[in-house]
Amino acid sequence: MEFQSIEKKWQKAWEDKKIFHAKEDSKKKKFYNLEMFPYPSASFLHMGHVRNYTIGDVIARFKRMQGFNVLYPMGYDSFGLPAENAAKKSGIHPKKYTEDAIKKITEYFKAMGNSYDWSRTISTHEPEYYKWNQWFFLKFLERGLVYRKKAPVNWCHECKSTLANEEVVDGCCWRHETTKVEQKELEQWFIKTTAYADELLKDLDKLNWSDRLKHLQRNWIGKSDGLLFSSPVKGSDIILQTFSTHFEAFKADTFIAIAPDHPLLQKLLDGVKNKNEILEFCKKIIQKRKTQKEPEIEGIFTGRYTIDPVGNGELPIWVTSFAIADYGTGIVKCSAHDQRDFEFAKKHNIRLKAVLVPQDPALRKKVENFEICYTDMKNGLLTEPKEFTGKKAGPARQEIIDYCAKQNLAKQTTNYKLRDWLISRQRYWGTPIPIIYCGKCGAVPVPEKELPVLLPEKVDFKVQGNPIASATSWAETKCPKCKSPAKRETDTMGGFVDSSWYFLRYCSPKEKKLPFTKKAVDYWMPVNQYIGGIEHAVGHLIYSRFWTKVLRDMKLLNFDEPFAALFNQGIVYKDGHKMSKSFGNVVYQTDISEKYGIDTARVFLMSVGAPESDMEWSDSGVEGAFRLLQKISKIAELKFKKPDAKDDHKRNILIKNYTQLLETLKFNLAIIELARYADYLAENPTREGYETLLTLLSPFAPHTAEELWHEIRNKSFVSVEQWPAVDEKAISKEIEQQEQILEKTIEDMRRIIKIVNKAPKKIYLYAIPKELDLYKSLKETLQKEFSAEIEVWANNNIRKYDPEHKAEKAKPGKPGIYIET
RNA sequence: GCGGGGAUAGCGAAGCGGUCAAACGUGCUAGAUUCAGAGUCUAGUGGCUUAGUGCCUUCGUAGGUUCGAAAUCAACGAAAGUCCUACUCCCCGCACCA
Repeated sequence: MEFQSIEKKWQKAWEDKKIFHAKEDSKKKKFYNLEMFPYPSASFLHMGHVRNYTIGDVIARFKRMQGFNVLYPMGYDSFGLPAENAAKKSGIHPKKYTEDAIKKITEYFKAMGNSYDWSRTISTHEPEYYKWNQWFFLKFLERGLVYRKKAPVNWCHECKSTLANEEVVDGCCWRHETTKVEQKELEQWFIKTTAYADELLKDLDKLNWSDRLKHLQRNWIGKSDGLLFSSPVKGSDIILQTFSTHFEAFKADTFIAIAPDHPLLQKLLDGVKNKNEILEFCKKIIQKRKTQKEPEIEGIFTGRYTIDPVGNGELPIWVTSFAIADYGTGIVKCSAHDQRDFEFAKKHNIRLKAVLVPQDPALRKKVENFEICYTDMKNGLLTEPKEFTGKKAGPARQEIIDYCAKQNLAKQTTNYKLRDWLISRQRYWGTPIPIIYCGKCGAVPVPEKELPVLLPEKVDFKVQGNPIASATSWAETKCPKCKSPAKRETDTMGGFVDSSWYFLRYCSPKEKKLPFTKKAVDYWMPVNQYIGGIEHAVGHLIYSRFWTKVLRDMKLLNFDEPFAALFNQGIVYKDGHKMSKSFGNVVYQTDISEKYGIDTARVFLMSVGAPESDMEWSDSGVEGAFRLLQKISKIAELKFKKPDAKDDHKRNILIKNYTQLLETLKFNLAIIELARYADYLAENPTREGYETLLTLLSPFAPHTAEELWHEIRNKSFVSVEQWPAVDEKAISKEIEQQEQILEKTIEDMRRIIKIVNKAPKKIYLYAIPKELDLYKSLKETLQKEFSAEIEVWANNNIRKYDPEHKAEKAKPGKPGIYIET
């Protein structure tokens, strides 16, 4: 088979003629279609990738043919650890390693035949790109959105670098799934994502994203309203802040729980005689958290008390395993009206107090005797404070907030789980952070006109720690302010900075003076269709949204959200596992393209199920897709006839249904429609029909369609052919009905023949008079179908031949049938 | 615990109020073409039944609720993978979250 030459031929022709190059054109409606750009790995693409990028390409091609001005670029997220690790291992410089990988992967991408505009390609490791990361960093710094802070941060000892919260999965590094992330106290750069927490949450409503994904983000942002209580510690100047969302029964609080890894703990324990024992205990709990999925609830008394601000007296402070340093303030006021607190108190004989009771007196007794824990903050009745005695807790919530505020007992606050974004990485292969440390002036930003701060190329990868630090001549510089000797920041930015705005760069990839041209961005953005895996739900997709909002406030953009619609493709499985090297179940692009051609892979991947659902790879399924393309190819060899009404009907109904299915991304169903029509065309070949078929096929099987398009002597590119319009007038109800009747009749005849179990010599049909002409018109088709002579009679014709009185069975839409053998 | 998605014939997968014994693909069976195979084509693929348009049983399990038809009104009746409720199982997020 010659698919390989066909594929190459058309890929080259498309590129030579630049038919997929996008140009701003204010007269045309734009459509920005984008797949999440990949890290350029030198390994082959497997079917999971092919599926993902095919979905994008089908959309791009379809929209383009529909007359949209389509921007469909591809580029590389080319900073990252693999290149650096390769350098350590084999001595290849990350730059060379990356650029070689880009060359290779670009070849694989091109071999898929996707209609990317390659003239807009970007790679984030190029100074022309990362210069703007630095520029944004400085701008954000000016706006107070970047700051440096000493804080406990996530540390992966495999990466030998810090990680953002979003890069920690199940307590492990996202790149090293079995490596537990440790906490280290380090001075690091942060971006203030929390400044936009509320807006990030609110604007989710605007987006055409899946509920699941929105939910993930909502969860991650984790907004909750509550009260912040400040409790002074007895005999100390420490004030403990506690945060409660279920504060209705605040008069019941009888003890305080603090997280074992809470920063205040050390100070709190000063002067406590069993301090070391307590700290030992804390270590143990922290250790357990790392190793156990659901560690048991444990705690130890600190020997200290708070003086409760709301008049609950002195509350003992306990270190407990269930308090989390990261959530709220890391300290909780505990009471009898929380299941966990209740159980903990009982276990450790801590005093309890009930101020929330059910209506039922018997039940109330049990609650007051602490036999059961009552937590109904909606319907429970309050007994304290006295202003609220007898009131239902739920409706009183707001009043309690007001009450506490008025009495200065607590402050209403909103808490977010979202943390500021830690961007410092102690790695070489990333964007240098444009900061200079001066003994006198402190951390001084590199002046804008000195950007980019180029990544030094001559570094020693064999050293311990960050290789960049070995570039001493680079690191040693002068303070931009006072000109005294100073040192450059040797940390680089995490890769998510690169991917937070790359979609803007595609709009004007060659722009030199700014990260992007405003005019181009105004025209192309926002991305109409973004395609990628759900695993980026809380990382990249939050950062990009944040970045967009900041740029909007900098007046660089005039929209709030970068990705109007987001599509999460399903996963490709084989033998019950996600396709991946570690399972050894990978089917590569080349495995299929060499045997069947890439179009077969594309058609199969699009036909097996809805694009958003997971799918199982099947070798026999591929054969089916291959057969379909073969079948379609063979039609080109047939002699075309002039189309009749039925041909027009069939063709137009196909266009109508098919277009509808593509609009709704039901690619699997669209391919079925196409296959059905191909069967029809094989029997009733018309040029119009075939051209339509090829046009509609071209998004899925672009090379095959292009080749056949030229085989029937067309000169243009079907890839940019106009999408056919539906001629509603050609769609006929009668033809549709006739079709159905024909099918039904054939089915009946077959059944009888099967029962008779002999080849028919002659078949007689007895139609009701009204339908006589209809059946006469079907005669020829039926004769062909059964290769037997057929006679059609009116059922009331007295001269008819009807030895078995089958005419009596005739009904509207159902002829009587007599089969002679 | 919270949330999202599922469960349909051997497998994959449509259908999401009546036209459903359930599209399409794959697998399997039979027939045709062929020395044979591959390929291609045709038919069959829940059960029973009749020279057909019939009946029965099925869409995770168990219950429940109805409306409409090519115009209107009234009455009666019948119909659920499809709607509702509960449950079971599977996948995926988040989670001692105060």
